[in-house]
Amino acid sequence: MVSTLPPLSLLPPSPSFSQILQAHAQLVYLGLATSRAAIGHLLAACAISSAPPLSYIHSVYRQIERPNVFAANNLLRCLARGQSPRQTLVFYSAMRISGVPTNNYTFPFLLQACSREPSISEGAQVHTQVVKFGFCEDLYVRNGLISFYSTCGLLAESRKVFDHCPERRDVVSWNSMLAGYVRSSEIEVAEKLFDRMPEKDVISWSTMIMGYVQNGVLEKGIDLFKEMVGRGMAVNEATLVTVLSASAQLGLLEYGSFVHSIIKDSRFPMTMALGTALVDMYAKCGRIELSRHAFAEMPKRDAFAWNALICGLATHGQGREALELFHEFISEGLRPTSVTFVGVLNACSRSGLLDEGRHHFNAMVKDYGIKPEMEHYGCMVDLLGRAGLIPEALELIQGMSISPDPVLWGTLLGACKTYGFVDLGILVGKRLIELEPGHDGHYILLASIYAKARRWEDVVEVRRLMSIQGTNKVAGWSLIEAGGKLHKFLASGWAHMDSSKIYKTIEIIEQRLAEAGYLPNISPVLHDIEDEEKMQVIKAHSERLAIAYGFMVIGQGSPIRVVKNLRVCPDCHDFSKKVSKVFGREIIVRDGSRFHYFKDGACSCHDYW
DNA sequence: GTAGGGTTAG
Repeated sequence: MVSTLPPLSLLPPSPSFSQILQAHAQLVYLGLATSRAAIGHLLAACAISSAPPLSYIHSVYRQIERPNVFAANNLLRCLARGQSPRQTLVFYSAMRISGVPTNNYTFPFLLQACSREPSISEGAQVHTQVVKFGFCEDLYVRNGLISFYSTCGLLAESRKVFDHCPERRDVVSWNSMLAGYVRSSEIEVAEKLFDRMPEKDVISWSTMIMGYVQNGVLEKGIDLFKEMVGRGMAVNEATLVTVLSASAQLGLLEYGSFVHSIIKDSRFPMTMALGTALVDMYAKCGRIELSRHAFAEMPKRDAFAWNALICGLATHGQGREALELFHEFISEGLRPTSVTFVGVLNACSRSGLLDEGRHHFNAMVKDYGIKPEMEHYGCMVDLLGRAGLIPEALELIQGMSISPDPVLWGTLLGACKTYGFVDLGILVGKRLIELEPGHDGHYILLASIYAKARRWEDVVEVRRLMSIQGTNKVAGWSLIEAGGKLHKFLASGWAHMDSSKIYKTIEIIEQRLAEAGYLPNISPVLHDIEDEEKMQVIKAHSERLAIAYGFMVIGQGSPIRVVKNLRVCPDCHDFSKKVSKVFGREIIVRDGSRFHYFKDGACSCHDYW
């Protein structure tokens, strides 16, 4: 039996393709298959659904004999949201030629297409059309323009439209302007605009939070989220995803878990973006088993989700598991992306799986047609370098289709140092210093190569050069989460309110280590500093401050979790191993590139990092 | 029937 109700009104807010087909069948049955209004509504349903293929949408439209602007606008809307937004403008020209008029609804879709493409010249042409047809005063059209210029980074243009007539603004105008500043990393301007907003909705808040997080001001992002929740505002998926990403980047396990509990308590639907953000958060916070669990709980998984877990396993040194997962991913019939291979190759290099790494690198190019990017070369150079195959690594670099970046040379240099390729190491080190003369790390690496060759005069010379040239030394920091708070330490810092206690604790720890027969190691790199002074410098590395603080505030049964921005230095690595042995305490350090699990005097990285 | 925010990477 066929319903006597108008069929399209039965469609849910976001209809599936099969629901649309059913509605279409009903239209045919009712003899409405060529009705401009009915087909227009069917196209509107297609526009808010994600599934219908464009070929279907075009075929529906073609059934209308003399299309009106309503039907045409809805086709534009479908095209603007589709895979190839450029088609929107192609259709717009055709529609103008065939005599279909435009109205105020037409332009927002055209501008959306130009933002998504993105195409500055075409968007500017649309702007002239807007002027020509006299829609400059329409709020939706104006917002479309603001958003278009904002996404293309043309903030001055965007601002012109925004400022033009202030009484014709609503929260969307403000949000689009805000998003423009955020996207262009003008975070202070964005902050000011946010404070001035007459009305803020969920999107205003999440845009600002996202702005902080994407520009690396992570703590502010978390704080603003706290304020948002504290004000009793409803959060949405985008806010949760963003704040999980901030927790992940900072390694805030407690906070990330708290956000997870909000999701569970509010019975938020587990979407792919949220699930992926959870997988990533647990992996980056050192809980790979919870990451796996979050992955398993996802009702559906796309390549992003798989990539997050593969990459997570790789940073945890679980290379075999990552490869197993990759094979599962392939057998599910999904297409790997270039990021998938970053994870796979990284897994191989972290676990020393030489043949597998070579195999997957070749397969990536041959079987999947993915061009190697800097990251892939980085993994390969690391993999070959670790195996001591320095000549092969060098050959790979020399055969690259893109010009190698400093990080790549740095990886090679690290391998030269480990395997005593002194001459090549010196060449590469000098090259690196030429490329980035302001980067202190390069001088330190070159000095360490000279030190290895016992060329002390050269060590002194490089350090002298560094003191003249080196400027942009990245300040090392370590952080630890305790009592719902974030504690950040800088090397030799005294900013923390418990600093004197922390330095005392370090001394007590050192003393216990000495009693157990451990003498502190000092790297030869610091050769030109007096022994006593060296000891002071190393003692105050941010990582030790964090570990000492961990001893003070983290319960005996729990591991001490530290997140740091730079790589672990050999002295601190050694220190952490000894502490884990003498105090029977697990220490988990996430450094700039991987995890170190210190337990019983050993580290999960097997001392190669 | 219109516009704005989100996840993966050495």
